[in-house]
Amino acid sequence: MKINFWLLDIDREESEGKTIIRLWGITDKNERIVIYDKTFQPSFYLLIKNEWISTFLKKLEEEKENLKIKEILKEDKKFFGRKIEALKLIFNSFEDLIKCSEKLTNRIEVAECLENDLRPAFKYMIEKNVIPCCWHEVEVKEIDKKTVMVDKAYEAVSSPNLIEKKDIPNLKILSFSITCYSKVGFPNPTKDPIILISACTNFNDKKQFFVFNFNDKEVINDFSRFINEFNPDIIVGFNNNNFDWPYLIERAEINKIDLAITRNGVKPHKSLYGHVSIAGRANLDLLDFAKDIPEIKLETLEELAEFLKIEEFESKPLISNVSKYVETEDGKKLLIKNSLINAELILKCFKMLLEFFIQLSSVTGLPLDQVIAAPVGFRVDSYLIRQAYKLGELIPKRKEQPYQSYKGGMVLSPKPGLHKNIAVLDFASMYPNLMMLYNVSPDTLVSLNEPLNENVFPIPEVEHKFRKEPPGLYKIVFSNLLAERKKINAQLNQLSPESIEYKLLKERSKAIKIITNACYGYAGWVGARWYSKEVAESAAALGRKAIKEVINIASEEGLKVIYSDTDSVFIENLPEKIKKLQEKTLNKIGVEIKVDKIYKKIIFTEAKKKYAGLTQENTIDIVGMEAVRGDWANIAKIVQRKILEIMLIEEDLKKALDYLKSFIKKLRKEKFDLKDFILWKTLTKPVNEYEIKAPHIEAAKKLIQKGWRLTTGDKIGYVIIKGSGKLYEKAEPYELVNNIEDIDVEYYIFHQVIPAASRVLKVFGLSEKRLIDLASASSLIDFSSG
DNA sequence: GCACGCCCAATACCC
DNA sequence: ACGGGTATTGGGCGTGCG
Repeated sequence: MKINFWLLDIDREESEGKTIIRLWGITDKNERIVIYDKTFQPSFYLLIKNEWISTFLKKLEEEKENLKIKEILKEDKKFFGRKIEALKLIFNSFEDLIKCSEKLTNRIEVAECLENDLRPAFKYMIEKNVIPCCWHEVEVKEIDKKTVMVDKAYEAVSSPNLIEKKDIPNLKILSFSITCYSKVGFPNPTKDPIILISACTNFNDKKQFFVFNFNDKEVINDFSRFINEFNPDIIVGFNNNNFDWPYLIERAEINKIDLAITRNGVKPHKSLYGHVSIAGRANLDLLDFAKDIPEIKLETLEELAEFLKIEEFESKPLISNVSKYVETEDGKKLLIKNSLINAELILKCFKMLLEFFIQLSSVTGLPLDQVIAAPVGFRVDSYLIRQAYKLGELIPKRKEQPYQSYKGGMVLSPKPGLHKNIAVLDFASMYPNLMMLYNVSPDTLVSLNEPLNENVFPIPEVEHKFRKEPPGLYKIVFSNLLAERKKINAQLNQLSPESIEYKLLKERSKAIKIITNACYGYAGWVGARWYSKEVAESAAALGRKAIKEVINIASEEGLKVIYSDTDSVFIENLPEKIKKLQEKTLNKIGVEIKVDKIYKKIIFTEAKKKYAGLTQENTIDIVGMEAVRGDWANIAKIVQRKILEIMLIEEDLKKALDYLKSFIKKLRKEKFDLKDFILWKTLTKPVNEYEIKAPHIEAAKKLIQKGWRLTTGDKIGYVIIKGSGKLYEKAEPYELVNNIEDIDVEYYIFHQVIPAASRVLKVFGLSEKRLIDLASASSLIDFSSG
């Protein structure tokens, strides 16, 4: 029989010396299914050194049985664009493959083992062109599903075929959040129980499991039972990969509970990219997504909801100490309520992101749960592997290699001051376009000692050259990516923006853009399979040449350049001249430069990468300045924003100064909220590895002492409290501050508010020293009069 | 003894 | 665990001054 299914998850099992691929999906009849594909043959490639090439095959045939090789084939492949003959070794199981490749890797006849580093489920998808989050048709026969939590189980008769069906099945989604109890500090799963779990589903369930007698056995059991009853396709949480699941798993172990919530009836396990994998379902962590969004600074669920513009979500009070709340009935009620708000909010956020996640998965070819957890570099890796395979290329290995830096984009010093009517022009996808034009790719790179001729592109400034033909991997990949986006944009014009097709295509376009823009950085990343310093360096050099050319053309046209950064120029908004500049640029460079934005007014300081502009819609863009930085106190950001607003709209210096003065006065007099003073900094390594003393590190140490478990990537929120000595001695984690009176307001005035205000005001001739004098004087006046 | 300049580590941002 | 370019802060240290 034939069935159509949408691929949700894929993994493998080893059974009787054979690797069997398991495809977990949903059919067009809305059934949850698993398909076992026993037709997959694990394989890897051997490249033989030239001198052994004629004799090695025979030798290997003799050892075939011993090495558990099922079959040996000669194949014509390509490796970095060069035609090459490779031996394909085929096995029954992946285990056999690994053992054999380990034995052969160091043989003198062997130049290289390839593709033995690709995981079977992944290799299967590549070979069979099976794509996650897409529909496939497959010939199957039904088998006993045993205890597997699906509607039906099948064995594949032949391999699945991708079909042109674009919709998404009716997925069952479960969101959840756990609350743990600890008497002091951060909960520790070896001793502190889970007291509360909330779960919501897109079928309108709102379930809560709790006990306040600190025996969490029942809570975990009930939750686990509920998961299996509802049988979700997707489980989603916030920080569930690093908190909820590890905690649940450890508590389950301590309570001797079998946390059998995967579709094949075992417990979740840590997988690739450090995420928690739940076989047959997709376990997703919204924190992974939040970390990819630069606008999201603190990486909290609330911030994510705000970013997604989720309206009227109930805000909950800051609960820093659960133990206090369990003491009273009201406290318990509040905990229960908050927990549900969390689970609901997670579900709401997820519903807005589902289509994007699905497209990211199908574009990159990584399973849904993996793609969300995977760093950008591995998403690109996966995409390139698929494309390279289609071209008959062998997949290079990730190699340990030394890091080499190279020269990047060009940044011009801005002309400080307030400018009016300024246009911002930038190249559309500069690096991808230049790399396509000059066929910049690892497989087209010409070696240094080869002479320059008409068949190669020389790259300015750097010594590299690239063959004009045939198109290299990056050129092919970029052409495909740009072509597909173009096609999508055309399709979008034909669709109603309210339709699901529109939403899906829009999100696909976004996913493609992300991959396109990541490729240049990927090429310069030592961890990349297709790493090439020469490629990245050449792209950067071409970029510098292109933008320099634009600047030249601007001066030819008599357009004053105010500022430029990498692929953009800020110039006077003179439409006729700009049009000319665009034409000349396209002619000379071959890449289009577009008017991205027009500012009615724009303020530049002396510094690069910092400015604030008044848009035509009368909104204010702030770039790089303190007001958009996560590591400045709210009070400083508020003041800077307001002063920018006054100077951009009214250009009233006196008003700005008066505002500053009154704000400082208010700061000294009134009670502000603790959160307005918090300074946030990220730990970039474990606390004990820091060799220096710094405020956020000292604050982190205090938290650790109180039982917090802090790791790399955690955000430390601290405030500066009154006292003497070094700043780091006055840094206190905000969680440990009980009295707002302890805040050292004077520090904030002189080290936060004034510097932030001064950044703007000094452009208008007000020195920081004057502001400091002003604040000091007003302090004296207030002191003497009050 | 300390103000000052200088260098460095650390961090966050821009494109 | 995608790149380089850049600004900025606070710690630490040496220097020169009084």
